Amino acid sequence: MPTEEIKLQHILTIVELLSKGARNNFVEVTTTELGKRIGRSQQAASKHLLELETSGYIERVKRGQKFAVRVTGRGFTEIQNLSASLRASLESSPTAVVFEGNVISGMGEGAYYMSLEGYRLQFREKLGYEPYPGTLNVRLVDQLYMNARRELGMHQPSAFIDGFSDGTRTYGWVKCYRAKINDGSLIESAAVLVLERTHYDDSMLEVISPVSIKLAAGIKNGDKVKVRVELPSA
Amino acid sequence: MPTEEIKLQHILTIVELLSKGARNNFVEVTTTELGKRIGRSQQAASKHLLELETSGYIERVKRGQKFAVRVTGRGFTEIQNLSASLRASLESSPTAVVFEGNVISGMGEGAYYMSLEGYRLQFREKLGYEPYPGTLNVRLVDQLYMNARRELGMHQPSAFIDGFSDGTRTYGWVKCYRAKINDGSLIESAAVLVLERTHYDDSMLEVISPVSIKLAAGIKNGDKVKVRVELPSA
DNA sequence: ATTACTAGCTTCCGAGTAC
DNA sequence: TGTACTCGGAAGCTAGTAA
Repeated sequence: MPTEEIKLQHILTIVELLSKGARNNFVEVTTTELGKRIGRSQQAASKHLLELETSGYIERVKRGQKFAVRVTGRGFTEIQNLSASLRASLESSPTAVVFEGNVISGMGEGAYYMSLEGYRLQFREKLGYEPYPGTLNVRLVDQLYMNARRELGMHQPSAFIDGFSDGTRTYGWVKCYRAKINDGSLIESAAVLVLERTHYDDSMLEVISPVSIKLAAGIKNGDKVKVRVELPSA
Repeated sequence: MPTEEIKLQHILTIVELLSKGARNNFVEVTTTELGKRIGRSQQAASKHLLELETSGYIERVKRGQKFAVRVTGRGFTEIQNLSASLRASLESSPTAVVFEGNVISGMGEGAYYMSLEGYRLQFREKLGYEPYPGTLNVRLVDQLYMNARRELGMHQPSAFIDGFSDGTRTYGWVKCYRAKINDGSLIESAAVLVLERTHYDDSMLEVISPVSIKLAAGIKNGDKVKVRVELPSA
């Protein structure tokens, strides 16, 4: 009984066989069709089957001109193991992303928009509070954080604030992500904002909270802060 | 944004990165260590990272001499898809294995053993009945079924009959698998036996039932029968 | 219609090494 | 220490084709 590891290239082939029900019963398969399904040539499929057979991952029995194929227990276990390790790695994903940056004096712009009634009412309803008028602006200190910042909006937000129109102009949506400032002990219910139409680039993080973060956490402009954004789902 | 498919060889690399937590945050990784973990050389790991980066599956930021690496949403999705298709193929496994063969006249041997008290009492307790004295012997008609027969004992049996000793000699265990004869309408509670010490080869199937299968199903020697063995778990 | 051999091309990998 | 280049060999694939 050969003991060699299964080859990566063979995975798709076994998966295809299993999908055809070739686990406990023999199933007739042609190499042409198999090749098509795995995106390879007929010859490649033929080679796969040969190698899988000599390695003990499948069994074949000649049926006329074709073959009937069955995945052995060994082959099945191999795919199970691989599947398990994929799942494990997917589920080991951390549920938070951490940023570091320096507090800078906000231009007051973000604060102005967030205080509009169209936003304020939604904040109250969806976050449970009206933000302190004055967002905390954090300038990220490393390219690394800016890259992470860029993909932040891809994640499921903890609250989604709809855009609206006041008759004169329209205002974009806002995604809110629950966040902790520094060790999280001084500020409750902070949230990082991702705006549909932002006036900043990826190097900036805007944080809101029911109270003034600077006062409550004793932070002043130029101080370095950690912002830990919690991601609800993967 | 490149649209090429992910390469099979890169899967292990991404999985390793994910296991290191490189989903939402950047993680420092050296190519030497990465190579070791995926069973490849440092150079191979380096190439993987380069290719994964240009394909948009990961992001890297130089941190001194090393790199900090993060798996992008694109890379994550790719592994998710693969994982999903693996799972799907594993779960699509049929729950029964079907045999075809001809009924032959039993030599009475199997029937004799099964009627021993050491077996009979266990059958009553674990199957709920005492088998009709006389097992149905089915000679499999195709290599295909014999191969499947060989691995039958690997599966979880619906009942396990312990071996025993009568002071003179010892008797081996018996694994029972719930089975249906032909369309299953005439025979209830049939079971296929896998014996620790069988006197047949893989071309024979021994079936028991509370009543005489031949009489109840109107089968005579030489008739072709289908035996469908139900597998409780995968 | 099948499977699978051969030849040739491409890709992948490891060793050596530059930086 | 690091990364990643070049180069030679191994492995994988395709096309053509035999059986």
